[in-house]
Amino acid sequence: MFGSSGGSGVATFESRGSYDARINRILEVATGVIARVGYERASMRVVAKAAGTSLAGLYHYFDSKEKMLFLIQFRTFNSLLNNLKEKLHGVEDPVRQLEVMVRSHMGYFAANMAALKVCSHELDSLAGEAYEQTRAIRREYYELTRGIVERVLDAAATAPALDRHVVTMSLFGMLNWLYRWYDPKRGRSPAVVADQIVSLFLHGIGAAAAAPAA
Amino acid sequence: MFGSSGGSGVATFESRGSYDARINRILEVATGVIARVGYERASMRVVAKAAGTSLAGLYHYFDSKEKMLFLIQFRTFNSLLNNLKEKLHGVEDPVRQLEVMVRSHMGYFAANMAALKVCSHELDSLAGEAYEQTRAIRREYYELTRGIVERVLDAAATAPALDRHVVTMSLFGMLNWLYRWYDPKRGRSPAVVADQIVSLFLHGIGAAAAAPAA
DNA sequence: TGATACCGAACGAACGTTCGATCGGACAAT
DNA sequence: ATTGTCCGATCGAACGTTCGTTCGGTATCA
Repeated sequence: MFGSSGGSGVATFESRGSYDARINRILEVATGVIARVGYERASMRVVAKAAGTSLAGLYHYFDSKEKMLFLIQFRTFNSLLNNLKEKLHGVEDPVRQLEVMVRSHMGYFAANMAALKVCSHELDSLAGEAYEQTRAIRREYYELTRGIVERVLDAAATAPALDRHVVTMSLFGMLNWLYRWYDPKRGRSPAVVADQIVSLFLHGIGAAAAAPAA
Repeated sequence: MFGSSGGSGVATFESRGSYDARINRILEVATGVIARVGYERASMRVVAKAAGTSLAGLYHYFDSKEKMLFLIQFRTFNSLLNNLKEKLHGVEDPVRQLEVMVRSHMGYFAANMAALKVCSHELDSLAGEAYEQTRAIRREYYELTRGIVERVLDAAATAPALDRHVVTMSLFGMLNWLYRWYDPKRGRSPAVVADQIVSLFLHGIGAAAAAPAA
């Protein structure tokens, strides 16, 4: 689906051969532009200029602007998911799994802020087949996380019956909103923020239980 | 800043006179269109058609498309903020204030989903003066909420030192992400979801404390 | 008589996309 | 070693569409 380098033989996913190196570079630049001004405002002319290509030259690598966005999102979600699966390997305790999930997500976010912003903010900019395909990966990421949340929830003597979907989505809300306010260069390090989110999610703000008012 | 109805005398903020009634209706329709397809894709022609006006007729009410978006956001943030201030009146206990804040936000969200979606998703579509003005109201809403969070935090014997900004933004993350997944017609009622978010924020998922792995 | 509400038609700009041509290296035939 | 041929990579220029906005005009009503 991805490869087909120039030259003779096999081409790995990574930038082997000049074709893959070039398309990776263009996607990287395009990701930055889209993250900065949004998908609709990111014209192909601006992307071309930023990537050091001509306008028509872009269409040698993508059928259309939408396919370009699709590639960005698909690759990013794929990396995110595989990254999580890998780090989850061998971790059994549900609470530990949750820690791994949040830290992994946060780490990927800090290292690829533009890409994750595009993935969080530009979800509905795809349609049809492209939309369905990214949706499928997102779903997988969601199910994986939800499983962890459920196991933590089951192991805990949680007083109020929390809706698992609400809880999982609240966790994603905290994580997916990061791109709106978090700046790794200002404020705390990604690792610290990740730990704080884990702590908040597990134990809350730590308030005394509230009884109904008189 | 808003009023200036036709006719002779005063005009309240609400739809007194046919001018205010008309502009309110148009803004309402425009909000729906923008929420559905996004600001950039929402052409003035489509908004005009949906509002039962001609394209040129829209410009009798707005200087530009951007001003239209500004009005939508400014009014919505204003209502949201005033609504919260009002409901907070007379409530002293920090934990109670937090409950009021989340329930108030959730209630407003459920009653005005399109408007809040536009406010959450289209934050960067404004520029210059219009952007600064909406930013100022958002800041006020943030400060109000952060004050509550800090008071709850101070009153609690919270084990890990939580960063107040991180915690407040995580709360906003949960709330502002709602438009991505929550459907009042499916799943639990707004009141129940609000209570679950409050519970999650105050006490977390309710897990046993995790010690460092061996 | 004049202001308000509204409209059809057009303008200029920007957009995504396409087309035809050129350049340069790989490779088989001479 | 030279030639001829092909193909991937790249480009300038253009096409058709859609966009936000403007302009001149027409009803309506105080």
